[in-house]
Amino acid sequence: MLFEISTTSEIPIYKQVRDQIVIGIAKGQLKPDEQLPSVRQLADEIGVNNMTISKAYNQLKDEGFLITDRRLGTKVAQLKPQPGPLPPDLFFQLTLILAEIRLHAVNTEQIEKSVQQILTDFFEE
Amino acid sequence: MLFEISTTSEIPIYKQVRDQIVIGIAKGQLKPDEQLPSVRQLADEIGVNNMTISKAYNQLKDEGFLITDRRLGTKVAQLKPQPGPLPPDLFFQLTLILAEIRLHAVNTEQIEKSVQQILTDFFEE
Amino acid sequence: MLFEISTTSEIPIYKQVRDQIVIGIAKGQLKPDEQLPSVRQLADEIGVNNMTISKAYNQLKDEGFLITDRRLGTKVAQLKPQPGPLPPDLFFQLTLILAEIRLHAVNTEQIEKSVQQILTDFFEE
Amino acid sequence: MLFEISTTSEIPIYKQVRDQIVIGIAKGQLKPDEQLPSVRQLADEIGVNNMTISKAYNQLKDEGFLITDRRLGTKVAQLKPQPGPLPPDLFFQLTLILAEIRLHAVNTEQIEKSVQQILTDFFEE
DNA sequence: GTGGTCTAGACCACA
DNA sequence: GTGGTCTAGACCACC
Repeated sequence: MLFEISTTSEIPIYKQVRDQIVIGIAKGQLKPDEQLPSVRQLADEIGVNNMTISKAYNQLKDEGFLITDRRLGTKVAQLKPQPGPLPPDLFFQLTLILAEIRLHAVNTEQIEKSVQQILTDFFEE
Repeated sequence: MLFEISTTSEIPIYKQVRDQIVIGIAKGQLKPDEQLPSVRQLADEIGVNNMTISKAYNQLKDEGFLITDRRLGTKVAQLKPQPGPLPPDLFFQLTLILAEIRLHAVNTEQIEKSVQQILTDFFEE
Repeated sequence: MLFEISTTSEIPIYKQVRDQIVIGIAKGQLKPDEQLPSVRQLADEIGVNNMTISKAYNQLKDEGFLITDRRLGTKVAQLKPQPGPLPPDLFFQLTLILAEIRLHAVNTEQIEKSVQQILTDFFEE
Repeated sequence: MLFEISTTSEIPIYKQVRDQIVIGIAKGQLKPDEQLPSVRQLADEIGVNNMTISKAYNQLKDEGFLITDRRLGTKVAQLKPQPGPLPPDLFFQLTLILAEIRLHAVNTEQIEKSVQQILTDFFEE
């Protein structure tokens, strides 16, 4: 998996790494139980501080998307289906980004088309 | 329009204000040419400093969502339809949030339903 | 002479009026001794407060570009040739605007061409 | 690079700082990728508040003249050549300042000489 | 170390 | 009335 990191972006580097792993899992480029590169390895590859990668991995573990296996290092966790509706903060964030898109005068149909385009790129269960 | 601000959130207050105005416009609670409360008024109402509100308004002006009329104060701008596809950063953000939702094992149909639910809440042109 | 005023611009209205009169004189649309509309007349025409026009006229008088004639109202002053080099603040402002243009990666030739284009639009003595 | 700031001028301090950096870049005193003093450092040096410098830097970032690298601080951006003619507002500002100079009865040749003098002071690509 | 955010209160310019 | 600017000092996030 390739990472594209910008050190000049206003988005913290650790979050860029975390975000790209999230998208990688959603797209099936990273599969459950698949092993990730070690902190040092990835830090070298991207050219950032170990702490930065460590922080990204830790957040992903907290979120339940990664797990640490004593023998194998860090790997992708199994999806745990969440009962009920979307967590409120995800729902809010989705509302916000859709609102921003709407304010660029993109109409509803176009937005739905973009959403479907993105979703078809994701893995099937 | 009501504002719900958390001073303990890690999200800067000025951004919370800015986000809620964006959603307010998208939902039609704030209509083009409608006047917003003055910087001082809103700052008092929410209980924050003038500069915090000022920063939120300024960002919204930079983004083209608000306009300040020297005679009348600050009001909602007209939408300017943007030709072409979604700006890449909005598309990326949309991808990211959909990926996060997908990782909660929500299936595609449920996601599309949520999107439609949000979109029907927005104003019609 | 026509005025184009924006009440939503970040530039104060009185300055927009003042600036357009300056350009009008430079282009010869307003000639020495020519009478300007009265404060009230212009204020009505543009749709702004009398005070705003008054402030513009007063600044122009202070700068020596307009003079008040008791019988005829406000009219355009004669140019008074200034000995020596440019006043330092005008030189600085010229430097600044040329720097901004340069920073848009416009090359020297193009800038000189624009300057000549503007200058040929001005009146000849 | 030296800054000359007047705290009594009617021009906001943050704008004086911003303007001098723009001119500094145009003159080649500040070169692409060159690092600027930190917000605190410059604020101390000039004797103003951090936020004042921060505002100047932020505006320059918005304008694309500076870039903040999370690892290295703030540096001068690469020039991005803009295709096409001058942006209308820059053209208007250039017209205005030339008109003001013309109204001081400076003749066309003298103005062109000043412009060339300023331009030769700028960096060569 | 870096920049980002925020406060409480002040003064100014504009209309 | 409106928004814009500024201070002095604080705390936080990031690297």
